Amino acid sequence: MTDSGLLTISDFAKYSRTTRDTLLHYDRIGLLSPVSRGENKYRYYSNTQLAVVNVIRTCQNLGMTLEEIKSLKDRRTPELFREVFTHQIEKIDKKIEEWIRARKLLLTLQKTIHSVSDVDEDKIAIQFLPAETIIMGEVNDYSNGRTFFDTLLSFYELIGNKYADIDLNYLVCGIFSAQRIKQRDWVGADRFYFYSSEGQDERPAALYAVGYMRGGYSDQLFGRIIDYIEENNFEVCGPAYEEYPINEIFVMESSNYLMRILITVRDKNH
Amino acid sequence: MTDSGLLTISDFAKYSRTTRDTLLHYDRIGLLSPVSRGENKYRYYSNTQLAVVNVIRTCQNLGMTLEEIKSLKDRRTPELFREVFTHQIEKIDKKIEEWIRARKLLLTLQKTIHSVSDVDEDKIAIQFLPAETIIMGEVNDYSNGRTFFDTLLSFYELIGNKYADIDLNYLVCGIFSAQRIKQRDWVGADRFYFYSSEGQDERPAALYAVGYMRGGYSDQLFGRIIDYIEENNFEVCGPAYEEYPINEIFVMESSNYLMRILITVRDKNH
DNA sequence: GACCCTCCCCTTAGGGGAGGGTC
DNA sequence: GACCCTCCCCTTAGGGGAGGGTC
Repeated sequence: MTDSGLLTISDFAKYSRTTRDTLLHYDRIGLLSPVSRGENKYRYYSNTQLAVVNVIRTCQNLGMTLEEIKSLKDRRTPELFREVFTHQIEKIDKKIEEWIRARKLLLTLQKTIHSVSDVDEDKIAIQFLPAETIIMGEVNDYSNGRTFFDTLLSFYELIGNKYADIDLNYLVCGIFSAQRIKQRDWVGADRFYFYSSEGQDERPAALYAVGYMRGGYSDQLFGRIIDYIEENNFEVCGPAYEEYPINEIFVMESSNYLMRILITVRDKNH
Repeated sequence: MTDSGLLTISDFAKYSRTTRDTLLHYDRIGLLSPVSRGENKYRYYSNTQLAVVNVIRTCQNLGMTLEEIKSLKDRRTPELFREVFTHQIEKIDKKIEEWIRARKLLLTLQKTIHSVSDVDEDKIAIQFLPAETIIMGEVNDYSNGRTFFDTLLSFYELIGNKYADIDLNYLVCGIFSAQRIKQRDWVGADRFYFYSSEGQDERPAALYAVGYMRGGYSDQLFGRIIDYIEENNFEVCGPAYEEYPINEIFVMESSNYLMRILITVRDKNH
């Protein structure tokens, strides 16, 4: 430190916990310039300028660009700061909500991966499963030659419009009615859905016949589960759910894809 | 959409809620390339690739760079994703904490600005004030010719080391002992402190003689408050606090700076 | 020897044309 | 006419030298 209480650029960087490069940049763009320059062109900063670095950093943390910060600095009054702070608090609240949502998504995905990490692919089982929150699309329209792809795109559009702030629709599943299952007609789901804690629908708590299959999609699994249901004196009594817990998102080879089908059942003797 | 269920770049952008430019960029860096190219060099994307865009966006929201995402994509397994998710959840928790802290800071600053928005600069008053949480520095060392600036820098260093994650120390205030106030010695604070809800110390709930002064620092205010205390049959019974609620952070002209002094007092007749 | 200066080039994730071909 | 292609230039907030002077 010089006798006058001024700091050289590196000392100033140290005390303000930033870098020399950053200070050079701030000087270049006129955001924070040293209070004086020596005859040797050295930059000298005052200790009161330390606070300014903190203000800049705080504003940056709040998502402002250096240009915006500069503009704020050049017009600053206590009232303006109060306004800006009010604004920023609202922005922070939104950010926090976004992070909380992202966190929920990750937990959902983790749970999904975990739940299928040790499945027995050959065994079909009857299980009571708790309810899960889902987001469900409209009933699919296959009229006028509309294909599976058309209905899928409609679903994406619906989700995009209705849940503009959900970027998470990437485990699309399909629902089939009990009637179609009984008729062994499972080409093209009645509706699409995906798991999300943001949803307003649910896959209800119920008894399900659950089966898995590794390696891409195949009708076989539906048939095998139906056979199992009949052999064990159960009967289909509600929708079936076709899911792809391990898909191209999580693995590279399609031979590792994992399909899962749930069919709502009840005991025939009841 | 083409007959084969493939999408042109603009359609694909629409359904994946991104832009053509972004997709061109992803193709350029090899992050997400179309499943096929026409003889006319047109890009054709499959509908299953829609999910990939969502994964990319989610990873980006989690703070990953496109390079990191690409690397993750090229090595992806369910186990790797579980690890990454666990990591990301921790990161999100930290982010949320940071935002909550920034929010608290803004509220503190807003409160400060508000509390002095209509002060009567000429009037001194005796007021009971509630406790406020502060972060306090060590006792200042003025020995061996150490100046005010030296002690201030020491304070900044202490805060930097002790509260590495607090970037908010920009309303530095000073404390003076009751004894020094009585001796009318108020050059160089005993200790520095600043308001922060993160602090472990406090400016206690107590009766204070409170005075304000507009326009930079001056000893006058201390003297005027002491006189007021004596005239009104109170006496100094604890530390004094010197603060600059409106400083160079909030206003451009030093004539608008606002100083505030609190002196702990009690009724002489008690 | 450690610190300071002024150029000058580089990075991420795209956005915005220009100029020319395709549905 | 609307859409597609390939260059090519631009942005934010600094980081990293090179080459030369100063404490």
